[in-house]
Amino acid sequence: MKPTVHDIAKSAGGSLATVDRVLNDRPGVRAVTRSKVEEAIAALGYVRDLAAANLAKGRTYSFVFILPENDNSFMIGLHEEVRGAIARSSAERTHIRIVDVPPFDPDALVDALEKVLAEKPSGVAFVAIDAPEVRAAVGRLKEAGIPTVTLVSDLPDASRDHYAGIDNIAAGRTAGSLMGRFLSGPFVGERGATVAVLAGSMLVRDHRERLEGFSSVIGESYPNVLILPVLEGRDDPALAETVVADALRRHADIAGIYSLGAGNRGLIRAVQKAGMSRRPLVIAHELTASTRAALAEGVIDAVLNQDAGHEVRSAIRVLKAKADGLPVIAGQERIRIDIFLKDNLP
Amino acid sequence: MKPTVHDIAKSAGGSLATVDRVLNDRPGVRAVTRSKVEEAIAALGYVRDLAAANLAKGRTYSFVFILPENDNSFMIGLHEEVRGAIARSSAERTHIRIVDVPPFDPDALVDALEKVLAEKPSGVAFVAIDAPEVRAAVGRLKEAGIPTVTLVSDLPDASRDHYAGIDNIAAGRTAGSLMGRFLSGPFVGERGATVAVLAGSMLVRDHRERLEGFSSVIGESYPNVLILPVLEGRDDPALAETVVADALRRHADIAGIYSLGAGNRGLIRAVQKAGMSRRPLVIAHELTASTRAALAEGVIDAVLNQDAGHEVRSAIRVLKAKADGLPVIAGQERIRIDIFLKDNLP
DNA sequence: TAAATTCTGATTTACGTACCTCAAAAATTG
DNA sequence: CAATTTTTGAGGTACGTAAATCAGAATTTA
Repeated sequence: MKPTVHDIAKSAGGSLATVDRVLNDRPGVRAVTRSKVEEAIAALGYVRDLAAANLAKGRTYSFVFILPENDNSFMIGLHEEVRGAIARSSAERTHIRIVDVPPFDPDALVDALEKVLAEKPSGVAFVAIDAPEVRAAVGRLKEAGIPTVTLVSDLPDASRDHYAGIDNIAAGRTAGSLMGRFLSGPFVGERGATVAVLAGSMLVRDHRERLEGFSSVIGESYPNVLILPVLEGRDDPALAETVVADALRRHADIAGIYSLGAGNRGLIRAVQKAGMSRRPLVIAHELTASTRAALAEGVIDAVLNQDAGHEVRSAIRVLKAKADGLPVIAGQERIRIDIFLKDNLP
Repeated sequence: MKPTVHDIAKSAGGSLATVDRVLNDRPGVRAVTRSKVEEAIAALGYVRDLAAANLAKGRTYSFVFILPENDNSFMIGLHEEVRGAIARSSAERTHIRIVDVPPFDPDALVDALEKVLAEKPSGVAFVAIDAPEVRAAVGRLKEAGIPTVTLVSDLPDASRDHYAGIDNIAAGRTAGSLMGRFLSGPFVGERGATVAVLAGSMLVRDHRERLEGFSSVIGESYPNVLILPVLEGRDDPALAETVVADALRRHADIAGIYSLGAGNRGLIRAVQKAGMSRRPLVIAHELTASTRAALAEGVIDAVLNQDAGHEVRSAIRVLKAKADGLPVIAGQERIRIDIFLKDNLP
């Protein structure tokens, strides 16, 4: 049988109250007694029953998710996953709230973080924007003892406790590697191939990192592939369509497109409308209804995906662990880069 | 505040005892009273506090993992992951036990299942062997009301409650697709390319399914890629080295190798020793120390992987849910096929 | 209508921990 | 040594649910 507080009390020859004082770090225990109790704890292999402890404490977790109100499928999906978690959370004495903020707006994010800080929740998850003022706001949350988790886009070297998202440099490198290998042969000849990159905004770190990874692999391993200046579509389908269509018009020789942000609906439309003799090789991020259809049709060749559901559940697990001061299982919280080809669509 | 049993009792104008009878499906409640209580439950949005309920019940979960005592890296890793889960389980009123069985031995597996059945655990996870007697044993577990989960290798159409493993047909298709695309250009010319497949044994279901997926994609989309007769390495590094070396000697034109089983150490050695002018494209399964090193060196081009840790944790989550009669979050329990290139190694 | 049966309510104990109070014991101080 | 402070023990209540008992009420049956 699992040992209980009563068992350690008996084993240590002390009383329940003393054991409780030791366990919960309350004052009024001599060092000798304390160590005697601690020995008994170690000897019996006692582990506090968290469920019972939380019940006794009447503990409830209150988490806030700050999400950009973006109009792309990925962010909509992310919202949905958080809502799903909210629906399930009632059974787990956990209350989760969503706070919407305008996308790509550091000041709005800081505002939201400040307001959330005032409520003193048990934890905060947010899609980071890489800006000094955001960093400062996160620092204030840390000072207040509120665990923070960045979601999808990170804020490294800041005081955030965890990042629930993919390694974007690795994602970019993977895209570069696939692009280089897929292009080799059919496109890259003596004079090389030209590749366009469509991003949302160079303000967010995930997009910068993907570009960095992509460029470095191309530079290292595929020197005769030329990367055109980055197109910014602000993760907006309409704008993405415009800039891609424009690029395709100006560069008839584009052999590949790497879409490292969102707004792929527009990219797909632009590629379809261009009606090129030889369709460019397209690698995009995030498996959505439109990218999935495009993959099946052959308009997109590969999709790199991050599972929003996993990210949300991981963020909640980590926030809960941090709130309880428990360690996280690193392997469980690593968010993987899914690679989808038309043959392994789930 | 979250409503409790007391609140529904008050709201329904009944007593706590009656509410308890309704909630736990105990007899002695008239239909009228029952529905009154159920209305109150719905109206207040009551959800039973599982932690408190389990505490009151003194419920402990006892799970058994039946694992083959195989000495390949993947199975060793699987063992380790279960041991890790055991180490963590003390905090979660869960007791997990490992039962080792000889590999590829249906009778031994059936024996183990029978012995486990006698103990009446709360759930059983096992690496299935596709045989009628195993199917029958699983049926007896189901009759006894013990939830079962197949791990890594499935037993389809049986009475198992869940499969915690990858879709092996999709894995084979993915390998085929990567092989086809990577080969296009540098290798596949007018006269096509030749590809070898190394399996453990065609008697194992996973291997059969992977081959099936691989062959069908090649057949559908890459008609000028020729697949040589399957080489059987029995998941043994030494034998794998022999058969691969032999194949490379006899077919100088081998442009690609798909290793869909274990024993990759031998495959790697054979490829390295062959010293071909143009190294074949190699796609293998399971990220281990040796495949990781080969990937980094460029001896292997892609590795398809299943995360043993995820499989184990998923199996435990599902067993727990089944034991409590709760639904599982499908998205969370889908085991993904990881694709690793040298650029996205974790 | 009386008797038997089925419901229902009130109350209690338990699960393992947290947290509180009060008194007694031990250690420290003057 | 007495007075003071610190430490310890004993006991209780609470968290939300499960499970049990028992008496009384309502219903059904004879």
